[in-house]
Amino acid sequence: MDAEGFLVVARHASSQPTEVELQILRILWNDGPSIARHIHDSLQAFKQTTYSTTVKMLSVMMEKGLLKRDDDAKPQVYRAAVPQQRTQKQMLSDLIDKVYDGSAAALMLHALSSKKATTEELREIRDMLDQLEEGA
Amino acid sequence: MDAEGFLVVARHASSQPTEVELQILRILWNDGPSIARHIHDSLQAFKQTTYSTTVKMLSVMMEKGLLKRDDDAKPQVYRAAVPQQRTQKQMLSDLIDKVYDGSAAALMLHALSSKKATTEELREIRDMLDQLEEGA
DNA sequence: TTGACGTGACGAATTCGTTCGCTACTATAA
DNA sequence: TTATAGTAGCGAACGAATTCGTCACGTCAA
Repeated sequence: MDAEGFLVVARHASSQPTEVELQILRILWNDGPSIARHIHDSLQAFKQTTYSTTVKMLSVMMEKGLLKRDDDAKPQVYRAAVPQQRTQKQMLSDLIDKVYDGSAAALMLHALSSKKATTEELREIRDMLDQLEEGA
Repeated sequence: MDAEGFLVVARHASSQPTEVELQILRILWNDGPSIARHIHDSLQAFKQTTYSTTVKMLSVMMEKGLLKRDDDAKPQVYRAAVPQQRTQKQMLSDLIDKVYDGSAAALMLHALSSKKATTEELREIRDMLDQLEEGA
């Protein structure tokens, strides 16, 4: 599993979505299936590129299998072909291997020490911990 | 801080270390300051490239400020110019923003549900949680 | 039908990361 | 000194991601 993980990264083939591809996926995950115009407009919050560029990226993502398209709809409708959770876990797993030498615990300690977790969220995490230790 | 963060990403300038750069940094973090030959040999575990390629990447990383070099030593000695923890946290923070919409808690839940954490590590995390909640 | 506009397909150009060939410098052995 | 091997510098080339200009195809209104 580790070996294969490295191969994927090394070959740079059909691997993780790139920066902008991820932005587009996030738009589709949040807003649901959308037409090119909507995707482009939403993207403007992060990148100032032309509509043409956005459409090109959509077609590239189609080739990569990251998106599906409904051609029957008048303005074609794009939707994510990959589920959000699976993509997130995949990218997280990559980071753990590449940056934290495979230690999820080391990553979590850093994540905990970041300013971003609220008290509310800390409780969620504690609940999750409890469930895990019960199971084990 | 957020605004600047986006700029860095958008400009693609002096941002995160790339795939191979990270491998090289890991070698230096683990083994300490090293000569080009050692770095190259260690790199062979992951990539089969020529010595020339390795040296080129070292020079690129020098330009980016990722490495320092001791020119007095006979075979020059390279060392990481960026601390491991800071780099890890930076890349983690990026992932949280890009993939988890800024929610460290969401990332934690995924990391927890991954098979990688041992009972031992779970205790560490719980301790960390305790300390955090005391502080707050 | 004709014109204007929204949509999207295609290919060229650019940038960045990566790779390597070739050259130069240094030190050591013969 | 001369040959040999290890080390580093430089520039070109290649591929992937990104960008945009341009063309083609619809639809809708006059």
